Amino acid sequence: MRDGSSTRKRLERCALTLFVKKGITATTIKDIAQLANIAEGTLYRHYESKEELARQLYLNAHTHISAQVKQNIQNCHQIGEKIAMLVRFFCEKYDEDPILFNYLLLAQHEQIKALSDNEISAHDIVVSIFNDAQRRKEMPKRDSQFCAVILLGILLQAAICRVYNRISKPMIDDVELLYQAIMDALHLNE
Amino acid sequence: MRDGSSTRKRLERCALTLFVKKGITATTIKDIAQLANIAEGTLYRHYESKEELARQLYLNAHTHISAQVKQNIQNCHQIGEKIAMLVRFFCEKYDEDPILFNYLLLAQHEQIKALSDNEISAHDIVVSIFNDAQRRKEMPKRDSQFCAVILLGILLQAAICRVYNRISKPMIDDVELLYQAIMDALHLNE
Amino acid sequence: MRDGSSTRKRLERCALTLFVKKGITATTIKDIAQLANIAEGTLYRHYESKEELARQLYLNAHTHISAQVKQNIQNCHQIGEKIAMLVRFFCEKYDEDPILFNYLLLAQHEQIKALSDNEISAHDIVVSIFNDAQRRKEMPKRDSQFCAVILLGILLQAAICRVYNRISKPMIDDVELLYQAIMDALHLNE
Amino acid sequence: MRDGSSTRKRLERCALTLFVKKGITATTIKDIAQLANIAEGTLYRHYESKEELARQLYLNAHTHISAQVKQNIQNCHQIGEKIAMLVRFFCEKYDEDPILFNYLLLAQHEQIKALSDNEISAHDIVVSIFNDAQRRKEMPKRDSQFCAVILLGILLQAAICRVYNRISKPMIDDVELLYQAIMDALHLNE
DNA sequence: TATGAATGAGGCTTCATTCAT
DNA sequence: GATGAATGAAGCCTCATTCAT
Repeated sequence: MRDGSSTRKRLERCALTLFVKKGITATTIKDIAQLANIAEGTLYRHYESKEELARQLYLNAHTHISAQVKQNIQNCHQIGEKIAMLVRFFCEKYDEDPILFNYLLLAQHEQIKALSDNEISAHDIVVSIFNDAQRRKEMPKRDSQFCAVILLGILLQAAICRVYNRISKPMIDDVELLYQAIMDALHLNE
Repeated sequence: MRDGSSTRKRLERCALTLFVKKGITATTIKDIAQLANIAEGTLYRHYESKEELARQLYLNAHTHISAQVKQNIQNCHQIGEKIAMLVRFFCEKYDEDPILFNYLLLAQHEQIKALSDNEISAHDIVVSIFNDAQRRKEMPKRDSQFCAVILLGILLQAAICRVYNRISKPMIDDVELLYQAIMDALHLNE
Repeated sequence: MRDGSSTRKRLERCALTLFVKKGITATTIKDIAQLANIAEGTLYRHYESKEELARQLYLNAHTHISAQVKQNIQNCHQIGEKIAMLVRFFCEKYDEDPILFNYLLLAQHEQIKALSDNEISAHDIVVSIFNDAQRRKEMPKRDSQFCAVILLGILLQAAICRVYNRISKPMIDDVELLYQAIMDALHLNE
Repeated sequence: MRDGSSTRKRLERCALTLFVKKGITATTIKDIAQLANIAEGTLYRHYESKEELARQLYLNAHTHISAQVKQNIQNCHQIGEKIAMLVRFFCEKYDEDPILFNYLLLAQHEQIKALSDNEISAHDIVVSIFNDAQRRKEMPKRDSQFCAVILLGILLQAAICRVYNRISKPMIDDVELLYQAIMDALHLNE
């Protein structure tokens, strides 16, 4: 039982690594099996297909992180706080497991048949936060889509530069700078 | 039919469209041939392989746009002007041919063996603009990588929202808002 | 008219050269067209197909040489003379046009649908010469197949060594040695 | 079915048969798979490519036979003995597995990228035997290339006549005749 | 005649998946 | 659960041949 579970963990980790490095389509079962040191057939003991494996990895991470964001947002009562939380949370999560985070970021570019159907994207979550804040008069009326573009654009680009090794220091080192830049761009400083 | 240039144009356009829609790896020769209404073998009269076609499409667009940016940057003498030009140029180019632009944005996520070797990325160009401006005292000292993250993050995210149909109005409609947001985030307003 | 004829000659010569160097199957129309500096379609003005071109090249040479052998054999009245003639003729023809000769030698290994049907092979010709000689009591009874093996084996191997550049001097330089070796092997020296 | 060795054997045998019958280039993967009663993809579990399969078949046989020749030559102390051994060995090996032997003979005419690099050809081996014998004064000075032409020409032609069904009796039936013919042609009879 | 772009059948190869062990 | 040989559909690509110019 411990064996099976460790095989599965290894399998998932190796698949994740390869998916991020080469893309899902370009990663073969053989690639995964070799890296994880298992037989090709073994993957099918744990997942119905490669596609299913990719989806599960996506959904697990997405669900987990979404839940945490929703949880944390409860404790924030103003738009400034919420943004501060989002920025910090994003940085911490990225540093905690950059590979997993990159997978979340990049998976959408491949046709994972999950998000599009029934998942709420990061963009939608952020849009609704800004809508909320405007309804509650915590900030002046602005195009929420546009606000989300600024918030996510800055955070995602900071992450993507790390994916491609243009920046090597941890995200958390820039947490203050990122927060300030976003707040300035949104005119949300006192 | 005498010269293959019209076939080639159609081929390139259809390939581009599919590459953007499904990704390079997931697009098959058959897909391209059917959409372009040519035989599968015809592709190979124009390009050595699918990979080569993808690379050429990338390099052509990249080279063309890079050159224009460098050209335009000559006529700008201050960092503010340069950013204004970049934002406007980005918006115009996007609206002019969103598919081609999306290809440039997304192609890097697939392993195109081009950029890595000898191409200068958008990120590098922007970084050098900020370095320049700081050397010339046009702006206070800041981390140029970070400045590039802000500039590109906002622009790219604005484009990506359009790729995924979250925003439908033209980029040019937001040109002023985008410029202001970037300038504010960078503290570059007098 | 002179143009067409020269195009055809060039086409045939280039095809021959490539057929010998790479084999018929492995030689493409493109290869031939490039070497002959003609368009791919031009080949079909002169020959119905690549196979037909290969066959014609074979038959022309074969018919021509067979006829000459038959002609020459008329003037020889004893087996020794005939063998001397064959050896000398073989050497001269080889040196005259090694490429064409190699083609005759090697073409049989590819499935040219010609020889098998209605052509008389070199082997058969030589066998009938020995049968003839035995009927006329010019030599003692021996297995004519075996005699042909000796005669052709030695001559062909001498040629093949030149095909593969193991021997570079002209065949004619060895004409006496070859003749003597064959006569000795056949016990035909007085 | 547990280990693929029986599949592999069948695959190799069928490939060999077809390569000899139709040539390597003209034999398709489909041909091989159908004859061996396997799926086309199965070939690639055992060999990287058709070319690689052809090469391995060649090298295996070549290496094996070369080694045996070198072994046997040790026990022969005079040129006459050596030739007798070579002739007998050649005949026995041919009769033992005509298809494999034919493959060795004919494979060189197709561009197998093996021999050229690092293999010693039959011709070279025979040449060195004659050089040796002359150095040891076992025979008078002669052109060793020429001696090899005689020895190999006769043996190969005897084999080739069997490839093309001109002669049907076993090689071994002619072993004495072949030996005598070669010795006579070389003037090596006491 | 000559051209060369276009064709499409068919070749080689990959790879997700199955299944006997 | 684990293995890895076998499968076969589907992908990429080649190339003899055609045809409009």
